[in-house]
Amino acid sequence: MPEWVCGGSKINDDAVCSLGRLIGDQQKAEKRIRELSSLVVTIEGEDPDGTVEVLKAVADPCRLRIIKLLKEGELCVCEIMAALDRRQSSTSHHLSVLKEAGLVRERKDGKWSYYRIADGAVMEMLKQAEVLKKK
Amino acid sequence: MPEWVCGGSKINDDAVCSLGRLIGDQQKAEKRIRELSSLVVTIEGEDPDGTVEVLKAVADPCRLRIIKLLKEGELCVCEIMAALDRRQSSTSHHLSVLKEAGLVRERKDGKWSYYRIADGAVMEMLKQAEVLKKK
DNA sequence: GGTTTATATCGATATATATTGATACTCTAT
DNA sequence: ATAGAGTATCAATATATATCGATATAAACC
Repeated sequence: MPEWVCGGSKINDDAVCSLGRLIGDQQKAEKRIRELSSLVVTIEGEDPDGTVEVLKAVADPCRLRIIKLLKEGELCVCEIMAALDRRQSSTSHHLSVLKEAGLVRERKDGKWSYYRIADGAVMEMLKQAEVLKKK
Repeated sequence: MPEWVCGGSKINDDAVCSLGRLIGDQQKAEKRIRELSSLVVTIEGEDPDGTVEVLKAVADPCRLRIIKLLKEGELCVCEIMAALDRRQSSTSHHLSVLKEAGLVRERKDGKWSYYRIADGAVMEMLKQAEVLKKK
């Protein structure tokens, strides 16, 4: 028979209950969940959504290709557009996402805009992603 | 007056034309675009979409939090669910995305499933993303 | 000035993906 | 076997985002 009543409405309560059965001790289960919750508080303090913005920026087929193109050096919008065979508005949109996320920098020269990779960490990040790719 | 006719329908042709005006030499512009196109061919050979899958897996608020939780060590689904206050089906979905992408590994023990980070490269990748975060 | 050109932005649509509730699967214990 | 529990999967919906065409902005040239 069930040792402890689990009538809570919150998701947490269900989990405490499950964990109680797993560990065989509800007290310890509650303590464990409290620890995890405070760990989440710590994580929240580290601005995870800022990190998500950076990751989302490269986590797109088109934008990843742009970054890989820029490895060679600065390119103007029309070059990127041609290389990827994407329309101008689409290319421009992707570049602005990358710029917003701080992955690339823009340099204006007259009518032309040139883009380049903002920081070495960008390629380092990709290197790690590629390590994970095929495992 | 325009030195070269640009009536092509492909995106590439427009770009060659623009670039020709920028460089002041259409021949060189065509060569440049050809070089970039072959660079793209090289990039395609590197399985960029595999890399995108890895990046997409972490580029989500919920999944990033899961990874950060797992930094402490192995957790079972009910613990993750409680910590993030997400429903079971949602939590399970995110874990399967992370597993598919090779970022976490699963260990089954009876009814329980435990997840852990698959490779040190995961945290290294995040570290680089965090470097880029606030610039 | 007006025109052309390079890029950015906008509104509409299409596509992808997160979430939810329900159901299925699987293990354990009775 | 049957029931209960932990997890996975499914179908429907909601939300986010990529793409497209059109337009706006801004610079260069006549």
